[in-house]
Amino acid sequence: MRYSKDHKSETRARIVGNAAVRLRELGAACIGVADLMRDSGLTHGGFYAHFKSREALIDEAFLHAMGSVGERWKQRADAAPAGEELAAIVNGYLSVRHRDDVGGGCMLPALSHEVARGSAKTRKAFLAKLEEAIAVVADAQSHSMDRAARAQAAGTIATMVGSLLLARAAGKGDLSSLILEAGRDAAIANGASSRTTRKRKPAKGN
Amino acid sequence: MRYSKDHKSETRARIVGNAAVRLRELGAACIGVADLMRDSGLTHGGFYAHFKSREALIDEAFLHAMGSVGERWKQRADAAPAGEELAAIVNGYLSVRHRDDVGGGCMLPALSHEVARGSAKTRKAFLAKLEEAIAVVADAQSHSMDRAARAQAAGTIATMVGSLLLARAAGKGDLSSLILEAGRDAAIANGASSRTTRKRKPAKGN
DNA sequence: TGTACATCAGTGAACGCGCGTTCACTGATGTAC
DNA sequence: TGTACATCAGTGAACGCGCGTTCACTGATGTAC
Repeated sequence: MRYSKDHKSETRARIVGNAAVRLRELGAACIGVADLMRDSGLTHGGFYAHFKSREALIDEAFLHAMGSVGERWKQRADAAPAGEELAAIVNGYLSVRHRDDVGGGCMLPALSHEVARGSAKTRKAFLAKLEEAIAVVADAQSHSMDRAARAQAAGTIATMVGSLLLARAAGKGDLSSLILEAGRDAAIANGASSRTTRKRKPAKGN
Repeated sequence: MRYSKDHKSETRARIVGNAAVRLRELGAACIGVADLMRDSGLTHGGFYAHFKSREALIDEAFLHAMGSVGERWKQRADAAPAGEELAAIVNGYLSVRHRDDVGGGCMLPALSHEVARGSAKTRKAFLAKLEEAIAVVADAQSHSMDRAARAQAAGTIATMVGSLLLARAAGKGDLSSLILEAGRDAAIANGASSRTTRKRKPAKGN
């Protein structure tokens, strides 16, 4: 054969990987077959030797883009000193580097809005990844998996995702930095707070 | 004249309003001239009597969609009993009703991701609206506007936005409810916390 | 009051471009003998 | 070892459809006289 044994599957993986980046950056509607193939170093005609249709590629790109939400966090937590697991996750997540890497970054701020109108398969996969992420954070912040611990983890993740999303939308100026900083504080504080103290006690004064 | 004095400007406003809904629901790339005009009760040809181009309409739809982030919150806060301002904002925001109304709901979860690659004008308008929203929340939770108060408000808003975004992506089941509930708790707790207690104290134990 | 004309929001056919998709072909390599 | 053929990832021209855009036209009303 002209090519190495798994040359074709490598090409296919490269196309899917590129599509996943574009998906996070621009959304599914902005993925064009010709553009994508050009970026992958090929011509558009070859696309259909790898995928049944553009739609099939998009589905696969979604699954690929959702790949490693919880994993990265788990690695960061495992590498952190005891008691610093959550801070390690949050500080890595709400960093300038991650803010500026939409295509290679977390799928949650990039795909959450779009996933709601994706295929059933996509939505199901998203749910599983989100549950996985919640489990990782619940473990990092309280070594527990009961409903309260999962809820607390969900709140922490929501703060992380919302902060990254807003920091990106705010550009790269002061406001963006303020949001990242505030998000780190809020997420870590939420994760550190005991569950009993977190009840409706609205702000007042100073 | 065949039509009332400001019939044309009303038609134009209707088109922009419909575009803003579609923008929040589906994103700019999914707005088609013909579809939009059909939804507005017109035929596609009339579009160019109102707008220079599709692009010009999109720009205007962005501005319109960003209209009232802080205002709604301010109204809710003003209507709430003293000390309950933040809770009123958060509970209204993280409700099932708002979760299920993407097209008519807050622009922050819907447009933040896309706004980063919009026109300079769009980005500038977004920044202004976000600052306005931060001001409203800072006032509701601490009657203050210094950097710390704004940062705290940014954290609260990030939690609200992230929770709504994830709750929508999670569908309408148990996980979605859990996220809404956790988001309400986390946002209100963040707004209620004194600034001095919110420093890096990662979770541990129980 | 009646008639002819101007106005103008909206219509719908038509155009051209881009994009998804198809398909006959290429050309480098492996295999048969 | 050399020659003919099979394989198959990738090429690039071509097709058709949809979408943004244009434009001549419609038809209801206001205005001039």
